Order: sequence, then structure tokens, then C-alpha cells
Amino acid sequence: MPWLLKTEPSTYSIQDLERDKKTNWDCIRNYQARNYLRDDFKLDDQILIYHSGTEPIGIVGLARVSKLKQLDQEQFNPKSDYFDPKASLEKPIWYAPEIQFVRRFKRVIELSELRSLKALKQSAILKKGNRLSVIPVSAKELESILALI
DNA sequence: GCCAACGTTGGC
DNA sequence: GCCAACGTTGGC
Repeated sequence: MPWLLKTEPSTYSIQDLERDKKTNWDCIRNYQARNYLRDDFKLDDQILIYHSGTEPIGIVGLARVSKLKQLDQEQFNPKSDYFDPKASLEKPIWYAPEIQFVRRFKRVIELSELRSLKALKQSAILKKGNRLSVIPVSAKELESILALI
């Protein structure tokens, strides 16, 4: 299943991913998002990278899932903002699958443009108040988005 | 900076 | 288990 991952570019951007080639998508601290990352991410799933809290807001590139069920190491680091005292190596809580850079779009597909797509009318991506940073995307939705570039 | 829409926490 | 208070996300 394709996915959309939100990120604030000041924290980690598509440019960072292009430089790193691959990264563990860590520091996600929401149980629903965690369940997607842990249980539903499959190898080679396509990933839309979305920049939030910036200008322009929108989809900036593509990645793919390259390693499943990686542990989020920040949960074990007492000095980290993302440390979780309830987590242990035996009973980890947070997961960070590895994703690999595929390509950066020549232009940002802006939020306003996404809103104009009929295929996205019902999409979780555009749902009001949707603060989830890991969002499932249907094949049809992905297709309609990729058709824009 | 504002504020709506959440998710989480903690007292009961 | 309920729910008010609080914190965070994210568009504007």
C-alpha cells in the first residue's frame, strides 16, 4: 500500500533524504502511526514525502520502504526528547522502518492543488484536522497525484 | 500569532 | 471508565 509521510523540512526534508539516500523514519510518537509503521509497511511500498509547516506546503518527492520493523533507537536514549521510559529492548514500543530516497519532484505539488483533485475528495490526506503524520494512500490516489508531475 | 482539531494525561 | 485540562499539530 502506498503511504504519505509528513515532515517539517526544518526537522528533516526531502533534501536531507536525497543527501542521506536512506533513513530510519523515527521519532513518531502516535500509536496509530506506530501501528502503520510496525504492521502495515511492506517492502517496496511507495511513499509520498510531504512538507508541512513551511512554504509552500505540499508533496515534494518519492521514497520507498527499504527495511521493515527497525527499532526507533531514540526511545532508549534518556537524553533524547523521544525517550520513552516504558520501552525496553525486550519490549520496544516505537518503530522506525527504513526508507530509501527515490526522487525529488521538480516542483512542489501544493496543498491547494491536491484539494482540486477529484480523486482526493475523500482522501485522509485532506481530511480537516488530520494530524496523523503517517497516512495510507490508495493506488488510485497515488496515481492521480503522480499524474500532476 | 491564532486557533481548530485532535491525542494524551491524570484525578476521580 | 469518564472527562476536563493540557499539549501538539498544522494550516492560515
